Amino acid sequence: MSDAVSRFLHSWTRLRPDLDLSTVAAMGRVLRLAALMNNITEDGLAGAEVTRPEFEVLAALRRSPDGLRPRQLTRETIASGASTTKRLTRLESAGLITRTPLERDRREVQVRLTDRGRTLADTLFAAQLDREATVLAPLSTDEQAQLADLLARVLAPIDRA
Amino acid sequence: MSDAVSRFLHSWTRLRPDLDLSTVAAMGRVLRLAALMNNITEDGLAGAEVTRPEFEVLAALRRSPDGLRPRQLTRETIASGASTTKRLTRLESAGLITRTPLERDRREVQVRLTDRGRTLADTLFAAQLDREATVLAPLSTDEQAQLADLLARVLAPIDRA
DNA sequence: AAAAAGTAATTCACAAGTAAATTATATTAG
DNA sequence: CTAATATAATTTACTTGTGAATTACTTTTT
Repeated sequence: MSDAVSRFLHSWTRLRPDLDLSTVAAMGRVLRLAALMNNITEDGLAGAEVTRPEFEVLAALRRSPDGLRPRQLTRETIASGASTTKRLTRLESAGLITRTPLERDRREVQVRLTDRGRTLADTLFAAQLDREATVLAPLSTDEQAQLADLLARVLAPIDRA
Repeated sequence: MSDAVSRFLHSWTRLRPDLDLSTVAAMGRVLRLAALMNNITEDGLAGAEVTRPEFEVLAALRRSPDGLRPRQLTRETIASGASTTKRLTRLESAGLITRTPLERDRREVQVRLTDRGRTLADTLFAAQLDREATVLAPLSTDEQAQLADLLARVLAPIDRA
C-alpha cells in the first residue's frame, strides 16, 4: 500500500526501531482519512448555504424530530459550547432553525429545523452519502461492514452517551 | 454496538428508509473516532510546549532527517499554506526548528528540527503512541492490522504523493 | 536577453474556534 | 424560606485557521 501513512511508517521504523509503531498503521490512517474526507465534504459544500460544521448541526437535528438542546448538539458534533452558540445564531438568522426556550426549565432552549432547514438538510445529506460512497468504493459491501464493526468496537468505550 | 453512530443510523433508517445508509456505518465512525482521538491528543498535550497541530509538524520533520520544505509540510499535515507559515514562525521562535533558504532555489526554505525540537518530538511521539494503543486496545493485534489494511485501501486512491 | 508566466513562501484581512466570565434559572442545604 | 451551589446558554476576549494578494524568485517563451 502506498498511501502517506505507509511511507510515514517506513521512515519511523528505520529511525526508531525501538518503538512499537503498530498502532500508527491503523490510527494514523483513521486520522488521515477523516481529514481528507472533511476536505472532500468542504469542497462538495462550496457554494452551498452552509459550511460543513453547520451542516453537521442540521444533520443532527434532522434525525431528531422533536429537536435538540444546544448541549446535546455540542456533544454530537464534538465541538465547544461557544462554537455551538455561534453556529445556531448563524443558522437561525439564515432561517434554517428556530430556538424556543423550554417551559420546564427556562435556562434551556429547544432547537428545531424549519421546513427550509429540513429540506436543505435532506438535499445536503443525500449528496454527502454519495461522496462517502465514492470514497469507500474500493471496499466491497462486506468489507465496509467489517470496517464499520472494527471501528464500532474501538468507539464503544470512548463514545458513551 | 452502542456508539453514537449506531444510534445515529437507527434514527436515520426510520426517518428515511429510502436512503442507502450503508456508508455511514463506516465513514461516520471514521470521522467520529478521528475527532475523539484528536481531543484525547489535545488533552494529553495540555501543558506541553506545543499544540497538536504544531506537534504534527514536529513529527513530520522528525522522520525526515534532512528536513522538509513548507510545501511538503502543508501536504503532510493537510493544512493551508498560511497556517503552515504561522506554525513554523511560532516553532522557530520557540527554538524548535530552523528555516534556511535553499541554495538551488532561493524561493524555497529548508525546515529542520533543532536538537531541542528533536528531543521534544521524540518525547511527545512516544506519549502519542501510548494514547493510540490505549484507544485501540479493544482490538487484537490481528484486528488492528485488518483495520489498517482496509483503511489503506480506501486511502490509496485519494492520498497520492 | 527581455518579457511573460509560473511557483514557494509569506502577509493581510477576515472568519471560525475556544476557554473563561457572565447571565439567568433551577436545585440543594441549612 | 433564604443562601449557596449547580447548570445551560451566551458573551467576551483572544487564538488559530484560511483565501487572496504580495513578494521574491525561477523558468519558459519569443
